[in-house]
Amino acid sequence: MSWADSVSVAENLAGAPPKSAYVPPHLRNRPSADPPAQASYAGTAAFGNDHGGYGVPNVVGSRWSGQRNEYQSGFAGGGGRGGGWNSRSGGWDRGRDREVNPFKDADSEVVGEQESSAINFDAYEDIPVETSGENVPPPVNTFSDIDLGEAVDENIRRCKYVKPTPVQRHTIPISLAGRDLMACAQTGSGKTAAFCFPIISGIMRGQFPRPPRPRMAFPLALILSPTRELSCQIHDEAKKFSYQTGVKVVVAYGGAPINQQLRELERGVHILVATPGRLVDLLERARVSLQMIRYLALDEADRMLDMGFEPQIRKIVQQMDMPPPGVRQTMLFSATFPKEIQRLASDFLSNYIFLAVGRVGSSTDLIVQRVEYVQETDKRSHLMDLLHAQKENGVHGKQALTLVFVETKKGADALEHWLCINGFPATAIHGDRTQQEREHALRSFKTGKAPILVATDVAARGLDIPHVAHVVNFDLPNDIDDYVHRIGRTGRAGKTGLATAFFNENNSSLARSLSDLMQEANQEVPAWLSRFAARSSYGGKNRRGGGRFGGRDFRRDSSYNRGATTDYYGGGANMSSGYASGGYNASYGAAGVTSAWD
DNA sequence: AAAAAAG
Repeated sequence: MSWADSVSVAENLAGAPPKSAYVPPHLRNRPSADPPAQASYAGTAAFGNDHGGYGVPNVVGSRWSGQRNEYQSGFAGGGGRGGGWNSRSGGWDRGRDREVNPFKDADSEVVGEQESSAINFDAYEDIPVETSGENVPPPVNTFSDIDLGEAVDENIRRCKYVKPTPVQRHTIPISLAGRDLMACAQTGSGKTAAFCFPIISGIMRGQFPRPPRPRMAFPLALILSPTRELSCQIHDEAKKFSYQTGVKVVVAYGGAPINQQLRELERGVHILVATPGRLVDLLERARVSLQMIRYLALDEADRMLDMGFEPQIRKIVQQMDMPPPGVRQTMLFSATFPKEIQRLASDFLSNYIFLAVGRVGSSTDLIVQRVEYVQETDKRSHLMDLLHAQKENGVHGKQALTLVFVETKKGADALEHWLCINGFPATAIHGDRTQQEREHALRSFKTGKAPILVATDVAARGLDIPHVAHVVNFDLPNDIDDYVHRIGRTGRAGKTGLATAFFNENNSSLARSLSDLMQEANQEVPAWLSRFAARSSYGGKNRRGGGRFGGRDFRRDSSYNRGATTDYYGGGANMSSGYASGGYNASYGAAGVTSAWD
């Protein structure tokens, strides 16, 4: 029995309240006399007075704020639905009302040791971090430096998180201070926890008015992500972080029956994790209202704001009933953040802090990148060679998990089929497959049943698949940022990984940015690639500045911040880890607490 | 031009 299991058994024996006495969720597992803070809902007044433009804000505030009932207990007890411990079928119908313990890892048959979630912290030690913005709260060094509350602390222990990762060290204090944030940080570096912990803790501590309408869900926090699988993954993690806190997390995404999601929503939700399409659907059906949103997080924010998604995101964030920036707290995350996207994103933010955490692998070479010149017609046999070699080098002749990216959905189907008939157990994932097929593919890959996964860009971002040893860019993407996201599927949690790219004339537009990127990451750049790069060097569009980071604060650009050209760090930038901190100049008066790395 | 996201 694992440690987590024994904990859960002990809790089930000792920790659960007696079934006869109802205990509101936010009071469970707390010392009995713990009067909720008198904080009340200061934001409510501001809603109506300062931002009269949206919705029916004061209805919420004035009608409910005087009542003893707060939001959370209203959910579980008074709502009349989904009720407390005894509301259903005589009270011993567990499963429903008893919270499933998310720590008895359902995926424990995954290839490899129990260590799968452990993070190699040594790999993070010398990662550079850069912040800019006014009055940046200083980072913390340990979880005990931050007061997230006992229940969340307990979940941190259950997750076996020993110390915060760089992105957590910086993000958590910023978020607890109520500040908006734009953060460049690779997923797999603990980003989800970085925004979930403060949200959960904030919801537990705050007092919120009761939801005004029974059949409509009024989440307090919204987390948006660009793919269904990523939303699921965030949901699973958030469930762990909120275990036994009374904070309810619900996920909503397309391709799955909506009815079950509707039922979940009706039973109450504090944190809603969703993909944009399904959320818009729910909003149009008036089954979800955003008027009580206090926290908004966009994961893979640069994708969420690119051409395909932007209208939907604007609709959700700006054209429904969500409180405006300054009233809600907004946090944007991505491994890459192009300037144009930053400009768009700043519409959603208020006096935000920009945070850039250096790429994992930039200094420690966690991901070995190789580029090989392969003609279109030779790609398949070349891939075959790689897979054969890999199998022979592997332990017990087992195929290491290999993720193969292709450009098109058709191409994914074709390559999967070809690999299978040639004796390689492969599966494929892309947006034309049913959600069932997608989830099945991901599962057989994770468990090693099909150790080769052929994927389109649906799998490029955010997915945390432990033990991916090799990412093959069978077809290179056109955008270097997509390349960065793809290779980020390996070398995760501080482990090493290999990324191989097949390059030919069709990719010449990427030559320059690819060779620059590899150079920055101390990778060996083949001479022929440098020649390609030199030939097509006029392309400014695909070039990126910033070196070790996925982006830098566009507010520090002279074109944005005129007059600041002589003061490069005029935005109040702080460099840590000993990089170039000489330029630091607090032009915002109190701007900036130097964020010392160690 | 392709991919994702609603049904």
